[in-house]
Parts: sequence; C-alpha cells; structure tokens
Amino acid sequence: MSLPHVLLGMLAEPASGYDLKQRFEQSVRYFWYAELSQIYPALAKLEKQGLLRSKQAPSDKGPSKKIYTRTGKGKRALQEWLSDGPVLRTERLAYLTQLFFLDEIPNARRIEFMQELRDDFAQRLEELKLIERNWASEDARFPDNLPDGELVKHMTLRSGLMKYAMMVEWCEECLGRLESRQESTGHRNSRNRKVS
Amino acid sequence: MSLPHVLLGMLAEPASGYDLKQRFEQSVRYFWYAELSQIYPALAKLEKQGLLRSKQAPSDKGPSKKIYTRTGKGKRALQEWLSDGPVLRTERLAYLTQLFFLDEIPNARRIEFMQELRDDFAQRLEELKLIERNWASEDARFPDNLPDGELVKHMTLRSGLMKYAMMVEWCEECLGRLESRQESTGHRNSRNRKVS
DNA sequence: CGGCTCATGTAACACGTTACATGATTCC
DNA sequence: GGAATCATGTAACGTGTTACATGAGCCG
Repeated sequence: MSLPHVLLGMLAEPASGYDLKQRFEQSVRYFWYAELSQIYPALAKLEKQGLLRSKQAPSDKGPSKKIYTRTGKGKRALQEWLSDGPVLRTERLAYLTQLFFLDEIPNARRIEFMQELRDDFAQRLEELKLIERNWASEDARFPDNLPDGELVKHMTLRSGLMKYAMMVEWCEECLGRLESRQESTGHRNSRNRKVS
Repeated sequence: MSLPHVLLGMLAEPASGYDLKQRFEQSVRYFWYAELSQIYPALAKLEKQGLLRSKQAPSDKGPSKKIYTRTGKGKRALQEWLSDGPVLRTERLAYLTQLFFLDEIPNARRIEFMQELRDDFAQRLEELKLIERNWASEDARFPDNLPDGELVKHMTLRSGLMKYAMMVEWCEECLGRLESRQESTGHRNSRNRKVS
C-alpha cells in the first residue's frame, strides 16, 4: 500500500535502487524500512506502470547503475496519495503487544525487558539529537526560515525527538513501578543503564 | 513473526477465533490489528504445531464455536518470545513518510493533512481517557495496587495516553508553522477543529 | 420471509523477509 | 589473490488484505 509511494517520494531526485536503500537508511529509517530485495521489484513494477523511467549510467565505483527518474504521471500519483489524507491506524507495535502480556514472565525479566526498551529509545533519541545539532550548525535558516521541503523534514524530525524523549520518561516510570514490586519480594535490582 | 504470539497471549483465557477478534478490537487495537481471515488460519496452524488445542462448544447465539485452549507448549512459546526481549525497529508509520514528502502538495493541502492527523490523535486520546476513567471508577486498586496482569495493561494504556497527548501538541505546533506561511501569501485559514 | 449478527472458513493477491546467485571494482 | 563494497536481481516462504462462500439462529 505504501512502499511504491515512498519510492516516488524519494525519487524527487533520480537515483538507483542501491542509492535509494542508502537514502532509506539515512532519512526515513525511524519510521520506514525496506530491503533491497523489496525495492528492486517495486521499482521495476513502477516503471512498467509508467510512473518511473530508467536509464543505465556508469558508477563511480563498481558496476553500472540503473538510474530511475520520476515521470509526470509518477509525480501526480504521489500527490494523489498525499492529498487523500494521512494513512492512519495501520501501525503495528510489536513491543507494546509484548508488554501487554508481560505478566506471563517473572518480574525480574519484566524489568530487563523495560530496560532494553528504554536503552533503545534513549539511543534513538541521541541519534536524532545529533542530526538536529549538525543541521543547526550547517544551515543558518534553521529552524525558522527553512524552505518548504526542509520544513516538513524538520517537522518529522521533531516528532521523533519528542516521541523518544517521552518514551524514555515513560520507561523510567514503568521501571519504577516494576522495581517497587521486586523490592517487596526481597530482591534488589540495579537501575543502571546497560552499555551496548 | 508476531500474530501467532499475540494470539497465544490473548488465549490466557480460552476463546474462539470470533471471540479473539472482539478482544483485539477492545484491547490491543491501538497497536495491533488483525482480520478474521488472518486469525482463523493462524489458529489452525498453531493447533497443528501443538501450541493450542480446540473443542467444539455450543454458542449463546448462532452456530457452534471452536474454542481454543493454550497448551503448556503454547505457554512456553509465548514466554520465550517475551524473554527474547522487545521486538524493535519494525515500525512502519505511513503518515510520517507522507509528512516527509508533504512539500509536494500546496500549503493549503498540507494544513488540511495536519488537521486530519490532529483530529485523529485527539479522538484516540479521548477514547483512551474514557477507558482510564471507567477503569478508575470500577476498580479500587487502580492505579497503584493493581495485580501484575493489570499493571502491565495499565502501563500499555499510559503509553498511549502520553503518546497521543504529545502528538496532538506536536500537530498544533506544526499547524502554527504551516499557517504562518499561509498568511504571508495572503490567504487566511481557520484553525477550527473539524467535527467528524 | 428478509435482514442482522454470529460463526467459520477459502482464494487470490499484495507486501515483506531471508537466503541465495552473480559479477564488477577497489583496497590491502 | 582475497576481502570488502558496489550493484542488481531471483526464489521460497511467511504475513496481511480484500473478496467471496456458507450457513445457523434471532428479531421484526
């Protein structure tokens, strides 16, 4: 339902499948993920539908690339997807369903689970903070005078910063509740952050 | 990777496929969704693997049901999934990828998009607040003296309450930034909440 | 009797993951 | 020459969605 549209969005600038995979990793990896083996056939299909055009081009390093360009029809398909409004309530958050059933394992394990969650969110938060710091130092227009294309990217980044900061706090709150039960059964559990 | 485990979790109490669908809608719909046509074959497969057992039972209304019960092996499989730690970085948030490319449509449309987002998050927040209010009024142990099974459910609920409250705020912030651009091009746009 | 909810499924298709296959170029 | 990276794909399998099929029991 969405990968083809994400590819159309990423192809505002022409790129090969391999390039697109890198772009995924650098930009949208916090809310979208795709394998190369998924990207290649998706691009081929979009070309067959006339939403993309491709040409062979030599590479700086390695074998020649197949560079895809968005057609007018491709751009309109993307705009239509965006104009249809947000795609909502399709999220699947496996870690929350796990938490929902976490009473099926012993409390000490529950605490380990929440620590792992907290550490991962904290790490993502640091990664995003770094991106924001670099951006701020490299672009004088940051954050209030950005052009439209950068503004929406910054809004996306802000949502990640706010979300992960909140999730870390929430994990701490949960750990407090779990640990108070641990203590009452005679055990004691360090609250130290795991190093990864 | 996960639906079978979610079903095992939901089957702490025996139920039919149809019952489970109802349970999905009442409890985990905010972070997991499944169609009946996905649930039935998944249950059959779990039974074939010996993680569930089934028996026919009459229904209050309508035809007879196939009631599934978790086996010891099924419970261990669930505990193993939970003990392996949180399943992370598998999220796919379509609305954030849309936002990321939102500069491809006119600013007026961008504002409509964010209003729709905000309204949906606000609605989810109200739904969760209602659940919390009802719970608080029906259970004297709420929220600090809940048994383990309810504690993890409450932690899950809290994450939703905190998340959607934050997302509504974030949407308002984004709308402010988008509308300030709208005004500077001579248009004016009401900030009123849409009624659904 | 007709329409609703209850109840269980199948079929066709789309989407996503893991493993495998192939070969060019670059760096050590 | 061997390992790493660049580059494009296919195959098999698992997961998820939409549409369709079937029939029991209940309410008006």
